Amino acid sequence: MPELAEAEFYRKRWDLAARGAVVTGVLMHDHAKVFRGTDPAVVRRHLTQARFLDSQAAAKQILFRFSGDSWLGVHLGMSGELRVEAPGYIPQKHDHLALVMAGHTLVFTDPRMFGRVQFHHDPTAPTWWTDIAPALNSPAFTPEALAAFLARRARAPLKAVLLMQERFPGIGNWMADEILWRAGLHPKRLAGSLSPAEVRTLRRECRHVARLALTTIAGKGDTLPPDLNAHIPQTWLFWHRWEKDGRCPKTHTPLAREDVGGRTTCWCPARQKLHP
DNA sequence: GTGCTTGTTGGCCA
DNA sequence: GTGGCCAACAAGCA
Repeated sequence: MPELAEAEFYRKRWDLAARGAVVTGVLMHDHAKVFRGTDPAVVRRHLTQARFLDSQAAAKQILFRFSGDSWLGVHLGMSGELRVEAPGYIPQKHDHLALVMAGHTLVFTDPRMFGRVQFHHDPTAPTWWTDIAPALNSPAFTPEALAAFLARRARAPLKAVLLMQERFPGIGNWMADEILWRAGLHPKRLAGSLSPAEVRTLRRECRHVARLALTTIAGKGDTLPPDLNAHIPQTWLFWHRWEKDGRCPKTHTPLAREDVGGRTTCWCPARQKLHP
């Protein structure tokens, strides 16, 4: 599942297993909704006999580059996963795309089909990739840019604002809650109500959580944890946010859970005050 | 059966 | 035109 760090985890899983390998067969569920806007026949034609050159992850998206100017984009949606199976693997009901290679079969699976596969055949990168907002840890995520964005969304709750991909690429429901929890900001605070010091805190925690999530979930260098959440410490809100009677790892007081910005939101009332 | 779920989009309304 | 809210999409799980 699919926020910033999970996209990187799955990118590495395919990349470490098969970068440099040649695709000998492409198996697709041609009519699956994940191919909306993409012609499966074109994907099949260009990827067959193409070599997997390299890959990148940005926001919640993954880009795989193949020889012959082919670009394969994957958005994992709500329930998408990338797996590595044996060469003779037979795709199952929810395995919408499988790239067969000599040593492995790379599988994209997604039961709910909120995910998406995109394809581009051209020497230059596709706009659906280049248009992704600059990363939270890039120089472009300046205090001024953040303040301006909060001002423009002044009437929206912080939680809803953090989910806006145009400024917070890769932040999803649990990362947004993790950021606000660390920053000590109530998810229902209106974006326009923050003091300059609170804006600085929010920016710091956005960058901190993004960086920490990447190394914790997707590993450093060429290492990859055995499971998605294998290395997430108990000190994160992550493990407690869905628990019945969950408690804050910092204060050990009961957590609150409520719909904010249309999503189930978890916070610690003891340290995230609506009226500070 | 009910009521959730790590996401995005288009339509409606102010 | 802009911003905010919400239903819809689909399948599985408790």
